[in-house]
Amino acid sequence: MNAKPTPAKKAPSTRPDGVVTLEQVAELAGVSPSTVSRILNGTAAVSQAKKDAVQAAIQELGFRPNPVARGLAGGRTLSVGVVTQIISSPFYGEALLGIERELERAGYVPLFVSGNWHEDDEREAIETLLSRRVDGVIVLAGRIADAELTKVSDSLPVVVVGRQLSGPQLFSFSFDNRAGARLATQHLIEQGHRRIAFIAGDLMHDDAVERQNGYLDAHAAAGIPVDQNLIVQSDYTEAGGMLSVTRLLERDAHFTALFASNDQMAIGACLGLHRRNLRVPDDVSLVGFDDLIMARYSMPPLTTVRQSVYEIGVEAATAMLEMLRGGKPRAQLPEPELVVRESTRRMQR
Amino acid sequence: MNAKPTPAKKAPSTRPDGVVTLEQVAELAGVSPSTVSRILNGTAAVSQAKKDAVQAAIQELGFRPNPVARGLAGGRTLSVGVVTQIISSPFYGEALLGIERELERAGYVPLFVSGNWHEDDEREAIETLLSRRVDGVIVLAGRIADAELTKVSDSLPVVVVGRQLSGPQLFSFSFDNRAGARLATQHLIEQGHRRIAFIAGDLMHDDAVERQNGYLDAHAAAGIPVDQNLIVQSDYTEAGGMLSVTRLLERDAHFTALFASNDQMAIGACLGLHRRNLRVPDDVSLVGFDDLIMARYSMPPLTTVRQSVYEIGVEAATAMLEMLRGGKPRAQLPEPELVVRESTRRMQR
DNA sequence: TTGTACGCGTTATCAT
DNA sequence: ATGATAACGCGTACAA
Repeated sequence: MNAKPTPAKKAPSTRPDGVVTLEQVAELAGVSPSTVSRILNGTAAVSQAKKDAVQAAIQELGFRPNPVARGLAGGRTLSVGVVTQIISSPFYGEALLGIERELERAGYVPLFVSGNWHEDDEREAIETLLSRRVDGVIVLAGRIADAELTKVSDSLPVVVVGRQLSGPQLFSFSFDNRAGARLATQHLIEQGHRRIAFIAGDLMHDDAVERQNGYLDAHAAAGIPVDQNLIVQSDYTEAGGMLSVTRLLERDAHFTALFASNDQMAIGACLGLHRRNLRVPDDVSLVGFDDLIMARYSMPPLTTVRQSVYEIGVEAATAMLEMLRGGKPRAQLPEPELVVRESTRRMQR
Repeated sequence: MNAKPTPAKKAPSTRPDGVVTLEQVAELAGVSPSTVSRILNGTAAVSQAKKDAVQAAIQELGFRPNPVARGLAGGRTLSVGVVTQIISSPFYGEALLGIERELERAGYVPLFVSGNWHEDDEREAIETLLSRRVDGVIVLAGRIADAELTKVSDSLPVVVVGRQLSGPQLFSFSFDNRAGARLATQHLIEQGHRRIAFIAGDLMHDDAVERQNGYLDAHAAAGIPVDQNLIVQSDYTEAGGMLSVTRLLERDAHFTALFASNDQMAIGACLGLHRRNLRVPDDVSLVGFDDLIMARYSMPPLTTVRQSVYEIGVEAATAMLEMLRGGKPRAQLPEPELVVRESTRRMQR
């Protein structure tokens, strides 16, 4: 596909295909290729005269450096891998957007691969990224063992969102899920609710555990005993939320409020309640978590805990760029915040 | 970053870093690098004995070919670029998932870049992809001129979703938006509705135009005149749908049904109606388009036109793979289908 | 400050 | 069928 039929010795002045190489730029500018490279990368000081000549040549030829060649030669691909769980999820979607936007500003490109909530897939995803020689890896939650991530960080900067890990090339940060869940639960308690059902996420994940802890915290602080019958575990999906309502009702666990630990489950739960002729918020107050766009447009608009997923994506990317630059990243995440909409109301008696 | 301090002449038996190269595999298997390459790519016939030896060596060393080097040498990167509009959109999210899954099966990796509904961004996105030497480009809708896409297809296979284009290396297919919209409108007409409002998408895009045409078609077929006052143009977002309701109401355009040309706008419209104390479906029947997951969980569950966005993604990827293989792709898209849920009802009088 | 020469890991061409 | 060898486009240690 390459290697032209006629192995011309030396004459890259113009090529049959439209590809413009650094070498051509050098030739046109009357300098050596290395000089062009230096100017491109700011690797060393170059006289202004040559700088101008090269810039002019680049313009004239419309030269664009080839990242593939750069990757081979320099060991950098200007790409960072992102391990997400399901690219189609509204939650991850927003995070990915933040990552993409932020990376772009620095000339980096994200490589998204899905872990599908499956440890093996995740491992495979990371393998793919490594073999693609990404310059760094951002991991969003996930099932893979901490130790494995740490090991990956031996050879690459790694940013992990939603865990507590650290190392020379490993940076992680979490949203304060516990505080957020506490906020949500407190709100319901303040509204007079005493029997508050809780739909947990997959407790394999820290954030799900933390949200549950926040729920428990608030009860403890208010001196309200927790009825285990009011807690069901689910999977952060709409279908899961809906199913959870059924399970709760089958248990005959009476409740006047429901805290679903993410918006998707809350939406699903809302439909589930509706099917049983329970109205939100008249019969049951409902709170979600995440403040996805859907929360604003659900019926009724959902009270939820605001966590700017987009912002989290931006922060992750920023941290990665900082590590790539050789610096120490720090994450500045906004505090959790309760957004009161119309799915909750003071308990009627 | 590379070029070791000691430019050892020839001894790649083991390297300081964990990187395993094709050369090492060759050495261990007692064959030449070319032979290993041939086995990897099936480029030429190789004796079974050597095949086995090489496979064994690959296993033992845990060798993974370097796509970057492959890209430089072979001109293929085993990656295909995908121009999407907003990666975070629930609509595009599903399509991307389909693309990813399908490409993965063939060892390809998608490179997602956002066009942000902006012609310049889109052009830039394509530039990025080209410079990254992707093997092909999939374009989802978008603003960029047909001519530009055609030009891109001179050097690369291109698959375009949502337009009618063709060329030697250019393949496009569309969902039958017009038929789908006709279906939706017919449904409302059959329910006795005569004043059906319509929220169009951005008419810069074919699919939006087609959906509007379907709406008009159905009216024509039923001999119902169309009141231009019942049509507003919007932007496929929830916020846009909500705003459209306001505009419709301000016009004093009385209507008993509303067809929003995508689910997101329908959801927004639903909230907008609610704000004005109009109930769905009691006061206004509502139909969406796309059948995103949110349609199933909205309140009330939304009647909509099913178009499997995931499936579209899969089809696009399949077509791309076929072109990459040198074949002629064909798209087999399912017919539009109306999914009747609970947001529509026979008009009461 | 600048140029030369080599290497990055693989594929493809040309002999054998 | 198999092995040398030369690219692919760029970065960089080294020499100048």
